Amino acid sequence: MAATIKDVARESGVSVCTVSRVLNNTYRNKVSEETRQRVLDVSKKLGYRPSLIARGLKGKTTNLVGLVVPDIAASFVANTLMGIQSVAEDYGYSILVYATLGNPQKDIDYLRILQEKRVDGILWLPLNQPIHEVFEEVANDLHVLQIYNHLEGLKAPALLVNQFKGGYMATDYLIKKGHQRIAHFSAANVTDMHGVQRLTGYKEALKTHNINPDEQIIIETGYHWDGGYKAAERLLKLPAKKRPTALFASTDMVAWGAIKRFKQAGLSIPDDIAVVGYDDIYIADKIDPPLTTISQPKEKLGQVAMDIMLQAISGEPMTSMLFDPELIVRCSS
Amino acid sequence: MAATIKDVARESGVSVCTVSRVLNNTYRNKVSEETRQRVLDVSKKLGYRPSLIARGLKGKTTNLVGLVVPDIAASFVANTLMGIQSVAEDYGYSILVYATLGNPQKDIDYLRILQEKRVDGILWLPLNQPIHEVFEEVANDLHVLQIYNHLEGLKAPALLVNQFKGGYMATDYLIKKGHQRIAHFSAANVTDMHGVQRLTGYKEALKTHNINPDEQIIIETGYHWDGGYKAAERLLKLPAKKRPTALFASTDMVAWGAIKRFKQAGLSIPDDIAVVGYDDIYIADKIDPPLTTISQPKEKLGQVAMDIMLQAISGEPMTSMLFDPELIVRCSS
DNA sequence: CTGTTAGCGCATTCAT
DNA sequence: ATGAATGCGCTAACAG
Repeated sequence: MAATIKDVARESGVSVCTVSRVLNNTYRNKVSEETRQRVLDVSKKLGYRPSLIARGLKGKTTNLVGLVVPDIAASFVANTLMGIQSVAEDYGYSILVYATLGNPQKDIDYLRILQEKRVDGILWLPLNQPIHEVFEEVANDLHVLQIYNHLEGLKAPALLVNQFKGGYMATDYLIKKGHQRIAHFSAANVTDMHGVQRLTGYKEALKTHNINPDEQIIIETGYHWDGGYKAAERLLKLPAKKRPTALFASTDMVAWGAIKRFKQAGLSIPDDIAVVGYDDIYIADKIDPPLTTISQPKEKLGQVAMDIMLQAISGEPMTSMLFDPELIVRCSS
Repeated sequence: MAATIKDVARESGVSVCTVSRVLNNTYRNKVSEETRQRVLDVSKKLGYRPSLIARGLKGKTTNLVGLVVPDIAASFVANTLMGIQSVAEDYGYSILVYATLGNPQKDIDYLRILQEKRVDGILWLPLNQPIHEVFEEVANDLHVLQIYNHLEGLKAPALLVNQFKGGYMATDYLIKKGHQRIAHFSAANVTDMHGVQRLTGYKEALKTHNINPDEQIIIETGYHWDGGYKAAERLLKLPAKKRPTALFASTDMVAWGAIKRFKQAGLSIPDDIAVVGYDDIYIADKIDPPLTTISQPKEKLGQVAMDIMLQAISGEPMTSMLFDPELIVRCSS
């Protein structure tokens, strides 16, 4: 189908080798200008494109990096991917994307496939699931960098955002604003450790300021809007003196759901109850009131991840890294 | 680094060929059970993984499909990618993802690279930009399927969603609700034809019902929240009798911005002014009031796109297709 | 300045 | 039932 280097060689009456030299500019000026031009012309005429896969077979690297994540449509993942892409591009690298939908079997499958594809490295957003053996095998073969999460007991580098600190910052900020009763809507399920880390940060901040956490206003809500809405309802049923004056939600969506419910109950935000979210989703500033939240360096993390991967590929060791989240103060607090 | 088929062969004292047979189950039962087991064991012990790139070089297909889009973080793109991924996976295909950020030069670069990677096909979301020559060359070499948009004059199949119809449906719905003065916030820029098609649908619906479009309430706003907010302000300055009773916005975000401004002016939605958006972004039902909007089959389109691509790869011709959008009625209208 | 040769990892005739 | 030989497209020593 596609023209090969042989076709070009035959058509221009030179050897395959000369064609390769011309096209790759190896041994510059070691090919006569005349031959050079002829090869170039024929190559263009035939629409010749070198096969990167043949090159990959020959050489040591495929210029491919795999990305394995639970869900591409999760906005922070998409943003991270954009970051990865932007630096990958500069170095002639391409990204192979896989979504596991939280199914650990797929993590295994994809890691395997990527290995077979001979990618130069894998960026992996693991959930807290038992696939250590496979991982070890794969990581033994190529560079694997964990992002956002890391599996306990895996001696593999990870690029993380300090979720504990995020939880701490949000809570500490509210306390310093004068709040003493601060509720927390958590998403502390077992497969994603972020929620429990944020929760831990929350408790630590309370402790630092000598406030006893009250389990009555720490509610498991999951990640979604509805969870926040319903949990807010529970808060509203509390006797007045038990009611919190502030809320730290584990997710912007949860915060939003809660805000909605609070407003329906006639409460005003932030006067009656202050709210801080987490994630800085792209519509956080459009919520009414604009949401104070914790922001993670999404694109940045993607860029750095790819940078580190590139370095690893060129032989340097990979380093783990811990990013700090950032408090974005808006009007909801 | 990684073990090759040779290593396995040597280690298990058989020929490369036999290993290949065992691992691929070719000529079933033509290999003695004993040899078979030995090969399998050694293979596992060495952690052998066949190189798909060698296989790709040998064979005719690489099991790779490229995806070129302006922006992965755009939510409808991410959803489409999920659809693509889900079927690709079932057929052992992998997706190479590229974002052009609207830069036509990158469309060219990526198309080229993908060609060199010898992908089996490309799913391409083109903007309305002049890269026809390159496209023709690439498409001559492998399957290219346009999605969401199609370039004028390109004899290449496309999977589209009927934007005209979406605009028509939204407007027609509002008219049937009794509205006579319906504003439109458009995003009719030249690189993305969706906006103009929606606008055209809007005008056509008006015409069908014998309503003259009033350019005064057709405002170019772009895609973003701010555009809607500001345009709403212009509407509010209109003398009362000139003011529209309904708005069809080219984007949910624009609709949301407008709603915000209307509410600030003390108007109630939908009583004072009904609003219909476009896209059905995932938070459309969380807006206050929940937004009536036009929904596109995002994941579905991705799935079908990949299906068609797979068919094309297996030799059948590709067919264009036009999906219908759907009106989702919520409370804002 | 240019061509010959070999080899990357694998699947596939064709022999044995 | 198994092995030797070949070729996929390309690059890189090595010759000439």
